[in-house]
Amino acid sequence: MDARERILEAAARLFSNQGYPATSLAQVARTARVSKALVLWYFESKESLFRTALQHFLTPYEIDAHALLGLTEREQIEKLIDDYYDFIAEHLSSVQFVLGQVVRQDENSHELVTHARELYRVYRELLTTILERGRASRVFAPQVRPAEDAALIMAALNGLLVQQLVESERECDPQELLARFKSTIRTQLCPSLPEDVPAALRTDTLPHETFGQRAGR
Amino acid sequence: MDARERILEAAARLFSNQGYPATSLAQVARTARVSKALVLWYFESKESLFRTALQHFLTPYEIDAHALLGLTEREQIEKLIDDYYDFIAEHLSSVQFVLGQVVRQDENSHELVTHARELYRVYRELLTTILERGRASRVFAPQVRPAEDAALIMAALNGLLVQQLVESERECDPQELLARFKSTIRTQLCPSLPEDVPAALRTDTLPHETFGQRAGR
DNA sequence: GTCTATATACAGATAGAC
DNA sequence: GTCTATCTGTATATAGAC
Repeated sequence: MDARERILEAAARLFSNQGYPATSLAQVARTARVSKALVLWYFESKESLFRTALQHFLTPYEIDAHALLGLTEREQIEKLIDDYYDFIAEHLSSVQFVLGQVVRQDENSHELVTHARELYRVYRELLTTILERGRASRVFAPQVRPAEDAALIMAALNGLLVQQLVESERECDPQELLARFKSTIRTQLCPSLPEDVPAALRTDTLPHETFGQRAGR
Repeated sequence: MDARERILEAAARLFSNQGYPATSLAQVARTARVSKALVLWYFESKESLFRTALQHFLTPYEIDAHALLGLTEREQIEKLIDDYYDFIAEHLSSVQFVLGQVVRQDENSHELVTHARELYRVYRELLTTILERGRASRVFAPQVRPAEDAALIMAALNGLLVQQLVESERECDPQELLARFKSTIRTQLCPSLPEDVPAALRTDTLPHETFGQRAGR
């Protein structure tokens, strides 16, 4: 790995752990095992180094909407939830950084914050659309309110993320919470489905599809 | 307001908006309309100023558990949710700051982060207890899982907070989302209650109490 | 208590040798 | 390309006048 690459990697890690103002070029240089001058030979300023390093984070933030084709609305919702969770688990430290920037509304990372917000919006609108379609085709209950419920699902996912970042002692297994969440959503969206309750209690109209195993991922 | 007070207030605002490293004593002094030296006359160092200023944030972070006495479990849950939301609305900028510190796990605010985490834990355990009692007394459905559902409620609340902080263009009214959330919880906890669905569909056992109006706060 | 003046350290950035 | 040496600004912190 050449010097430029090492600098970029060190910068990404340090900026993400400590934030922009708390990270000095000297520290980046030391971490990358080069001189300060070399850092500024490759990148014209601290800020441009920051921006360039952030591209490392932003690149993987994309949604693969095509993978949803051929799934039922309920499966689509669950897939989106799982994808969101997987993405977070895989990029935890950079997600933590981005969230920090978003919460702080750091001026230095305006691009980053805008990008994150945009992605969030797209994700939510995708959820809304699916909820609308599911309700229209009677897969989901008529009480479903697409816009609000999509926002609530996103909120819960983000909340689970924050919880995961915050809780030092793993009091709850996040995987288990996610399963519980999906189960809750399922009951909420499709109240006609038997949950852990005797099926005899319910007599609603049947959904127009059958469901297989509920085993996790 | 005397100089010390002005310094403290300026410090609280600036630290909370810009973070610790990006805020200089000169800026604090300018904002408080005093000299740099005076700041360090009252506070022995930048870090001690930071810590002292943070007490302003931490003070109001308390839970009034006594106010829950005499309410039904369902009302207790809703009251806790409303209180949480009200608190956030009232202290939005400091909550934003604390959340930023928590997410970043800033070393400078270890006390702060610990306090916030502790408060969060207490809040969640309170919810868990109420859910347990409600389930035991058959006010809540037997499917309720106290620990997990308490965590999910907290997650959703925190997610709504993040959403509120993040969304520049108010696409959804947070008040409306909260109402929808409470309504969702209600259906989830007490599936025997008629929601927007014809009561004829349900035949479960009745809760041991009656419910009055559903009007908001 | 509040100030001006100053010490000291370190930041980001440049010059120029190799 | 990579370095050492250095410039310049600004940060925290101190000294001491009033």
